[in-house]
Amino acid sequence: MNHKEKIEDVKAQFVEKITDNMNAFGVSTSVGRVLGTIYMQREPMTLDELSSEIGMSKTRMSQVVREMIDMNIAERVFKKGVRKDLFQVEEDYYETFISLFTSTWQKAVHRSRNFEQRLMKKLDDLQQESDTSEEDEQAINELLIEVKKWMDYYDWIRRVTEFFESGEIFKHVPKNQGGEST
Amino acid sequence: MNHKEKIEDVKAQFVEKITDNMNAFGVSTSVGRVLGTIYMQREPMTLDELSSEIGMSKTRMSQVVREMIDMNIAERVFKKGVRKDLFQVEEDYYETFISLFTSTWQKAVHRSRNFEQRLMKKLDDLQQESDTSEEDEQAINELLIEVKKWMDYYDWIRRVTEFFESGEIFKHVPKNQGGEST
DNA sequence: AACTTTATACAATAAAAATTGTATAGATTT
DNA sequence: AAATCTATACAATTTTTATTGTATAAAGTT
Repeated sequence: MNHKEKIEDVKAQFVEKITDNMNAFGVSTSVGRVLGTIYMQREPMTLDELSSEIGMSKTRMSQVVREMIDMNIAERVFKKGVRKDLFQVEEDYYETFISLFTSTWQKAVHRSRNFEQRLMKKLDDLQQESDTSEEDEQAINELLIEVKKWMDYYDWIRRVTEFFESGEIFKHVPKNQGGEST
Repeated sequence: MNHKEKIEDVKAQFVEKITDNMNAFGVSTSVGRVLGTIYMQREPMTLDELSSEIGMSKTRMSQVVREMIDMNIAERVFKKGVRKDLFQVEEDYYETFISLFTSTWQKAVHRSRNFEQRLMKKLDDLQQESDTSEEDEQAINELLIEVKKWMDYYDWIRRVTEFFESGEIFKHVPKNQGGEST
């Protein structure tokens, strides 16, 4: 291997590491690879470029970037004179982490709202009914308490996402604690 | 539906909600369902009980609980006179969240260590070689900076997991902010 | 020591997710 | 408005993951 090849090899390994990082979020490998590829390129890329660079169909690239936009870790950018769509990714590791974390959980929080209301209503109705046995009564109460606990938990999650999104986290867990190492 | 059935129905929906919550962590649906089932039972359960309750093979239950133990969200418990293994889950939603969060990321941190060292060495070697062009030289430097940034980022992740694991997070995002709601 | 009971290894199957190729609609250019 | 280029919808395929059934080893019981 000559120098150029070795350098390319290191870059490729970096992309794979970024992919692994994304996997920890439960995101598919291809999403990670696209993010890593654009990140390493340091320039927005088109679907065709991604397709040839990664060796995957353009169709798939289209699907992947849309997933990414949905997760808040990529965006379409405009460049004068370029007709193809250009896609850029966040350059800051921390921001990417936070975007993924918050978008995942905020979606879950949203889904939880419907659930909570629906269940709460069911339990209230159930409690109104007259001919409930002592035993059932108690089961209902336990479930009501459980729903309440669940709601508190999800509200906590919501506040945790805000804690990250607002940058508050960095006041307590600062970015570079160790300073420059060798 | 009579009362008992309605109550069972609410419980089942709760289990499904817990499953959805687990999905947000990128864990499989079955893991979520097992956790939800044991949680709702409020008692440790055996593989056979899980199997019949969830309607899945005992083999699969065995696989799932081992995954869960690996992720730190379940444990084997001993009960005098009971030969079958009993599995219990954490009863505190917050603790479960933290266990999943930290175990996922601490594994990633661990994998990253090898990567960092390997890449750092490669780049150092490459830099030693004599006949590098100006251009290559610069590419290598950029990559060295990148590895450094990566290491800082992963150290941050490690510290974030500690921030959660130690309970420090609750000082800044307390458990029940709203107090009792209706 | 023979007999049960239990958990899991392993291979086979089923189900789900990722990926591709073709077709098409919506732009842009000529 | 015809021709060209682009992204994506959709169906088909491949690959991966989840799930099961059978076989077996390890532990417990008689």
